[in-house]
Amino acid sequence: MAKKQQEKSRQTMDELMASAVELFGSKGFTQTSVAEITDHAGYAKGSFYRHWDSKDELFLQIVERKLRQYREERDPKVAGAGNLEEAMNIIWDFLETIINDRNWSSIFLEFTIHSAHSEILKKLMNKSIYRLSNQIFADLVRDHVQTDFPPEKIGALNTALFEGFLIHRTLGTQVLSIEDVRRAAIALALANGAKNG
Amino acid sequence: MAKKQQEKSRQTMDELMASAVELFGSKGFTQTSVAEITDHAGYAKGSFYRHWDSKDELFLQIVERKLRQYREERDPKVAGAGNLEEAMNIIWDFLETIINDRNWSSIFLEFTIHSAHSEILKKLMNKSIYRLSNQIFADLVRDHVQTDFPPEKIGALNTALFEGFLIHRTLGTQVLSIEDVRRAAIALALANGAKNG
DNA sequence: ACGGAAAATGACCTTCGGTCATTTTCTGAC
DNA sequence: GTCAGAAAATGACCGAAGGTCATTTTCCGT
Repeated sequence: MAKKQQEKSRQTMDELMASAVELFGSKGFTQTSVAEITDHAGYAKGSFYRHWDSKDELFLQIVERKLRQYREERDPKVAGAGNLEEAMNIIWDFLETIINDRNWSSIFLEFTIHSAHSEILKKLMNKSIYRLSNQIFADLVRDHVQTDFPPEKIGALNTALFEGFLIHRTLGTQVLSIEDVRRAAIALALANGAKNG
Repeated sequence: MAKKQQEKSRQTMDELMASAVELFGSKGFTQTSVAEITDHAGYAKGSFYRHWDSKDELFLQIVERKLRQYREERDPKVAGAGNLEEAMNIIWDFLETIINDRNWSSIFLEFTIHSAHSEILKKLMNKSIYRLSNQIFADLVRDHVQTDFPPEKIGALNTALFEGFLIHRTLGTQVLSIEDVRRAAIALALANGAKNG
């Protein structure tokens, strides 16, 4: 069998990925070089490019994996929500866990803006596996929307407010707390999506 | 007099700045190299660094100038607002003009995230001359807030929603129109800052 | 034990922001 | 007009970055 070689390759990828997760998590995407990732894992720089075509590609893979983990925890909880307000609160519990996961929220943000430089990356980043996407949120709140306001827009406004808050947070602006934003986001969702809103 | 040399230096700066404004406006901050800026203006690369210490510094100067221009148009109009809703509408007229000014809003956004990598830049970017700042908006709406909700937070939530929208726009997400966001931002401000909100 | 394939290596390429010794241009005194 | 010193402009150079690739090392089936 050639299984053992595949195994080896797979393990190398895992090691490089773990190294990258650690370095990205502490220094961010741009500030972490490919050479650092490989050095830290005990490989030569060239080895990186046997497994990924670019630093971007590795990052996308990490994002995909992280978001999948997040969602596996989140979705069952949201499914139990009885109304829009409950659904929104559960979504924001989830957003808070992301914010508390080292500084990954800032790194997501950094990469999101970085991806604006490439049409290919932009398209990829609009896919829900790579984003805290409005589409995802739309699906989560859809059942609880009582007006004809599009659930997609409720999701998108929520994401916008959240990501705008990330910018404030990244810059170290102290004016808003996450509770402020949560309250605002929920108020906004209810105003648009609840009866008597 | 040594006036003529100062004049020359000033003109060189103007030419380099005009070149930079054009290139940043069409390609963004990161994608525009210093060499391109100088080449396009007919100078050598080294000349750039006689006038600015870094590409960042030039960009800050451009931002400062642009924001000053915007504000000169905006502030007199907002001063005439009779209530919170009118003030918010005038603010959003202004935000729309920024959005319609080539792709500068995206470039502001890009540089904002870029500045997260430097403590010095972060501090600078929290100054209102470099930001579509919450402080500024707070001052603009302060007189019209009828509740004890802090005007700073009204301003910050507005900025967050706006900048979150910029991210959507930069990625090419089509879900939200600027009218959607304007309506949401005004609804949010009124909910927090108007009586019976 | 051997040969082919897969994995790993690191020197090398280009690009970029930034530096600096050198050259060119300007100005004011004589 | 000339000349010296100052200011402006130059471009070769540096180090770090992402990415490439010919070469070497390791692995595996025969």
